[in-house]
Formats: sequence, C-alpha cells, structure tokens
Amino acid sequence: MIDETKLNSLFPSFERNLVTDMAGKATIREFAAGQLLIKTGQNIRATMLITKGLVKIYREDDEGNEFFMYYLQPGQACALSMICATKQETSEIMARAVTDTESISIPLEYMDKWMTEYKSWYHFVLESYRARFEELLVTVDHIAFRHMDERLLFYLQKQQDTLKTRRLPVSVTEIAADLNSSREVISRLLKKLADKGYIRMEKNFLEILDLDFKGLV
Amino acid sequence: MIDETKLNSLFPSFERNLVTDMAGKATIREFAAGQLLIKTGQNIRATMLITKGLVKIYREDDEGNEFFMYYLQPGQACALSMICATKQETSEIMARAVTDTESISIPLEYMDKWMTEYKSWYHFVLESYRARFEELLVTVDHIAFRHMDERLLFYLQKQQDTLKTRRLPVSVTEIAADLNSSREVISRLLKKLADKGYIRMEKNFLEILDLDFKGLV
DNA sequence: CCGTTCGCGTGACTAATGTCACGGCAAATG
DNA sequence: CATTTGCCGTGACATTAGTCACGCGAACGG
Repeated sequence: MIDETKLNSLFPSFERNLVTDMAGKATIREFAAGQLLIKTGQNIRATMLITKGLVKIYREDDEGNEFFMYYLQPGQACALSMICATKQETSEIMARAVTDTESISIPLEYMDKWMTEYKSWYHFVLESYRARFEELLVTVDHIAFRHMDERLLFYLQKQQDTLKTRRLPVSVTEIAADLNSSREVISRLLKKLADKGYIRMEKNFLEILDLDFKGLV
Repeated sequence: MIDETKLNSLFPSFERNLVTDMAGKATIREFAAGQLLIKTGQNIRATMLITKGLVKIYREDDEGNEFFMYYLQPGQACALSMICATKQETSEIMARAVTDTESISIPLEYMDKWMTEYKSWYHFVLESYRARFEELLVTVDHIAFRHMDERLLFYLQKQQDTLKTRRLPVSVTEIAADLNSSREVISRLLKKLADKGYIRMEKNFLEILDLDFKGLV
C-alpha cells in the first residue's frame, strides 16, 4: 500500500479519489543507481511515475551509438512507457537510474481506465506527452542545427539545472557518449572552456565556474 | 455540415455517435498548395484532421534553418495541434500544404470532451501521439547517427512511399532544405547515385530507378 | 611495491560537410 | 528577341568532427 500523503505532495494535481485508487492499485518499484528501468526492445506492461531519484532517458541504436534525450525527476512520468503500454508495443528507448530511484508502477489496465474516470489523470498524461514531445523537439533542434561546442554548453547548463550543483559528477567519456561524439573532441572543447575560465576539470568531475553569461538557447 | 459517409471511410475506427457528433460540430477548412496550416509561434485553438491532400510538418529555427519531420496524410491528425490545443500553448512547428488540402477543424472543447465520451476518439488521439513520437524518434536517430548519404537515401525512399510515385516533384534545393544541408552537398551525393544508375535527375524532378535493393533502415 | 586498468590529454591525420565563386541552361518576362 | 531569374553542377577551399597512436598519472589489487 502506497502512502497517500506522499502521493499527494508529489502529484498535487491528482484528485482525491485518484490518489486513493492509485495507492491501492499501484506498486512501488526500486532501482539501484546504474540499473536499467527500460531497455530497447523491451515490452512494456506498466506505466511508471518517478517518486524518488533521477532517471536518464536515452536512445541507443544497434551499433552501440547513443545519445541523451532528457532526465525524469520525481513527479514526472515516462511518456514513452505510457504510449507503448497503450499500444502493447515494444519500447525504443533506454531508461537508466542515475541515482537510486523509486517509481510507482501502474498496470496498463488502470492507465486506460483512469483516463475516463479521473480528469486529473487525463490531463496529467496528456501534459506528460506534450512536455516530452517538446523536450525531444529541443533536442532535435540542437542535433540538427547546432555545432558541438554549442551543444556542449547547452548540455552543461542542463546538467547544472537538473542536478542543482555546479560540481557535476560526469566524466569526459560520459559527456562524449551523451552527445554521441568522441572523447577526444569533447576533451578539446572542454579545454577551450577551461582556458577561458568557465569551467574547471577534475578526474570524473567537472566544476562549472561561470556559464551563465554565455546566455545561450 | 460534414458528410458522415466520408468521415466514416477516412476514419473507420470512429464509432457511430462520434461521427454524427463530429459532423455537426466540426468545420471544414481548405488550404491551397503551399499555404501554411500552422506557423511557429502560432496559438492553436483547434485540432486538425486531414481529409484530403498532403501536409508537410517541419521545424524551423530563428535563423531560417529548417528540417523535414514527416508528412500527414488523409486519415491522420496533427498530434502537435492536439497537444498544443490541450495546453493552450503556442506551436513550435510549421505545417504546410504540399498539395491542395482539406482538413476538419475540431474546436478545443470537443477534443477534450470526446476523450471521455468516445473510446474510439480516445484511442485515436493516443495513437496519433504515439505514431508521431515514434516518427520523430526515427528522425532523430537519422540526424544523430547517420551520414548525409544514408539520410538522403532514406529521404528518397520515404518520398517514394508517401507520394506513391517514382518521379518525385522535388528540386535539389528543396531536398537540401529538408535535410538541413546545402544544395551543393546534395547535388554531389545525387550525382553519385545517378552515376550508379539508381536515380535520374531532371530539373525540379527526380526519378527513382532502383533504390529498393539498397535495403537501408 | 609493482603491474594493470581507467580516465584523460594531445598531436597528426582523415573524413564529412559547409562555403565561395563561377558558369551553364532553360523558362519566364518584358 | 534580349534580359532576367531560378535551378543546377563543379572546382577550390575552410571548418568541423572523428580516428589513430601514444603517453601520463591516479587508483586499485595482488
């Protein structure tokens, strides 16, 4: 049984009856940092709402190339899991727990049922779609229109915003993977930023000194 | 008043009552070839279902860069318009009529109302989201992972499939714009394809001789 | 303590793409 | 008919990004 008070504070838009209903029907799932929540090709049978931790959503192709799409944080849902669940299709994305993560797993049947029963659920689902779609559009824009240096800056800012720290726990290798580039290229671009005094590099960490005034986007 | 028989044949999944309801509440809008249905930044107040013609959905940034996302054909809906309509937000895409186009315009209020009233509408809307999301994901994959020569081949096949003709009414300049590349680059790549006997170029047209065996994707 | 592993930086090179400048051709225009 | 305009091809070049090869130093395990 899920704690209703907690549900309420994470999803304040949910109406009372939905919260009660959900508390009874959904189950909690936990994932250790680094664990996969969803894997490409996996069949999805439930919708997931994040209640704790941080989840990284990224795409991976058959040749091992990958790129980062967006993060999911507590209070958000995996729109893809909703979509795929609805159609009983396999997912085309990867979802990995960055930190220890807790999610609410909602069986497919209720996902559907609640859409007509609870207005707040209906709006929540649609808003999830919309938000992810737009986030994806922004990503596409960057891949399509921007050079790697700009994309790197954007990436760093996004990390800073999401992780709420200036000392990012990311390695050069990881950044390169997220941007679907190579370590060497990222290394050189970071060096330029470091030379200008915008960042400071450590092994496995990157400290942001001053990126704000770069005012991109 | 919209013809119910026509609605039925274009949207066979719609239940009887929905068709009747829609025929009374929705209005027909017509667009000449080349006309814009939706413009970046525009506020959307209605959902659009395509009943005739062909609509090109593409993204355009503030510097005039653009890239092609997908086509909408009769029987399909503009998922973005649904999403934006629901949230009363502005759109971030462009929709242009390729040929003379006819669409059914459904006021926001019904879009919402029918979701709970008609199961078939609910499924149609969700399926539209899902399909567009996946189409966008494929596009992203190509931009991120593939080189221009592969993307060009994919583009040509998609055109052939969509337009159902081997004689594509596209100019080199237009292809370059769709792929967010430059005319010169596309011109050279097309020349390679022509040299190999896969295609034949005419001014403002491109004839596909044999692309099938290239078996990409 | 020593060898191994891992993350990182760097120079040299290659490949892919974009840009510039030019000229040709054909349809449209006056 | 002369001129303009739009579309196209092409060589030369610049820029960006990816790849290869190598070495360095910290962390780790035996």
